[in-house]
Amino acid sequence: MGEKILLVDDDKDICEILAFNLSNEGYQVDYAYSAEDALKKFTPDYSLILLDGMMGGMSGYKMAEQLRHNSYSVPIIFLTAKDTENDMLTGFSVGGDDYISKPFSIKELVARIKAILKRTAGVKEKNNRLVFGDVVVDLETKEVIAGRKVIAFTKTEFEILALLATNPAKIFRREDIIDRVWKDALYTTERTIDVHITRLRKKLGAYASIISSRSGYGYRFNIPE
Amino acid sequence: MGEKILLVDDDKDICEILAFNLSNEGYQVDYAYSAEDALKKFTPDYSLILLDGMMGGMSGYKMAEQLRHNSYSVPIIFLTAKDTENDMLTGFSVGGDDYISKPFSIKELVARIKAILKRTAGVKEKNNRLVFGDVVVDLETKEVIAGRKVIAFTKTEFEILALLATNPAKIFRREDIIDRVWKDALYTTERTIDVHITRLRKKLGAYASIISSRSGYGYRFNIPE
DNA sequence: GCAAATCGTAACCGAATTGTAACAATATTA
DNA sequence: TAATATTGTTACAATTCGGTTACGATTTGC
Repeated sequence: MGEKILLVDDDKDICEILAFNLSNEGYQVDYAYSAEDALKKFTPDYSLILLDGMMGGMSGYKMAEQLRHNSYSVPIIFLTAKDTENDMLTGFSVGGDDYISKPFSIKELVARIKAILKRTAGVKEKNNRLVFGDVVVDLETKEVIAGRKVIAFTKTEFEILALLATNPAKIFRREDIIDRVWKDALYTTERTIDVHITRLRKKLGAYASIISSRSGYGYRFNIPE
Repeated sequence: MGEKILLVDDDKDICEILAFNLSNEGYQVDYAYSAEDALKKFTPDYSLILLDGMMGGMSGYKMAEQLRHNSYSVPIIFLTAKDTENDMLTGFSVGGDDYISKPFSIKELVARIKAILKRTAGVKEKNNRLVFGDVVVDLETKEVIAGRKVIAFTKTEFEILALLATNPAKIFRREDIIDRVWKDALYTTERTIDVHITRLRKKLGAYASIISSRSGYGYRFNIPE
């Protein structure tokens, strides 16, 4: 259930070696041998892209530019044979997050991957998606995806979950939740929240524990792991 | 006024050169010549720390460890003269975000700083957190972390502890504690406080001594060390 | 307009939390 | 050191709190 990584390099040997090693680290790795192919394969649930800067056809830099242009903020680490300062600066200027020149050690690569994933876990993306491991709260489409499956929440349910998720770990008093979800209204019992939480948890199934209660205080959204 | 960067290096020349260049890039740069000094200067509103790994006195790695241990998540870029894989892995393993070996180009450094700040923008450190060495009292999540572990306090327990911790070393009479924790209430025996203190200490385990009593006066929160 | 989905509330139960009393241990004072 | 005051601990009963179910009201979609 590790995070998904998309590996893009026209050198098939490198793809296989990296795929093997990263799988051993617990990542779920898919790969593409060209930028064109990678763009087709890419979906927003990838946590990271390992990208060769120089490839036949569309370059990795071009591909990164395109992704950013489409407002995808998926982290990108450039892997490249060239080691000139200009190449590196190109990598960062098209929105790359890191730049490693070949040959590099697997250990270094893994360390850098971890460092970046640590930062991007649970961070709000440009396209209004809150990502917490297997649980994705999309504020735009008002959808929640938990373990690949879309969960059909009703409006109030979603509003409550979204409120909690935008401030993970913070404890919301029932009072606060009522104020912010029922903006207008005034006479809603605090018990009402409990009921909605129950319904949320039921629909969340195996992920129910992502919402926990603190006796005397209220409810909170737990950052997984 | 750009983001605040804390620069830590025992080489004064490097400090000045970097400070000059980063200021030109629009950052607000403060610097320290030792880890000890840096820990004193650090406040949660710094957006980034540039940290020399090897320094006289406490090492940069040790300092990073300490910050993370106190649950500060400020991004850290290690700058270091050594270029061995082990050093780099140490840097990442203590919670570093990037690792650059000297000599490096200012342009590369700036590119890496920007890449990291892009990721961490808007995830500013929460400031309603009281840190006392190994003991962290988080007023937002109502959690206490003592030596890496989260302690599950009940509401009244937490309220008492938080009250004491917001005025460390100050002695609170039982009467005061009752007034401020039981805002409304009226008939609570002073013995009740004792019982709650006992429960607090039991849960604090090895850190129980952080709360001490002054016979005849009341209780206080001790600043460790 | 009708049927289905959604919502809010009341009522219940079990579990967690809480306050108190009784007593033991420790500190303070003379 | 003895007498006294203060603090620590335990057990238990009262209370509060959270989860759940059921049900009527309201909204939504067709």
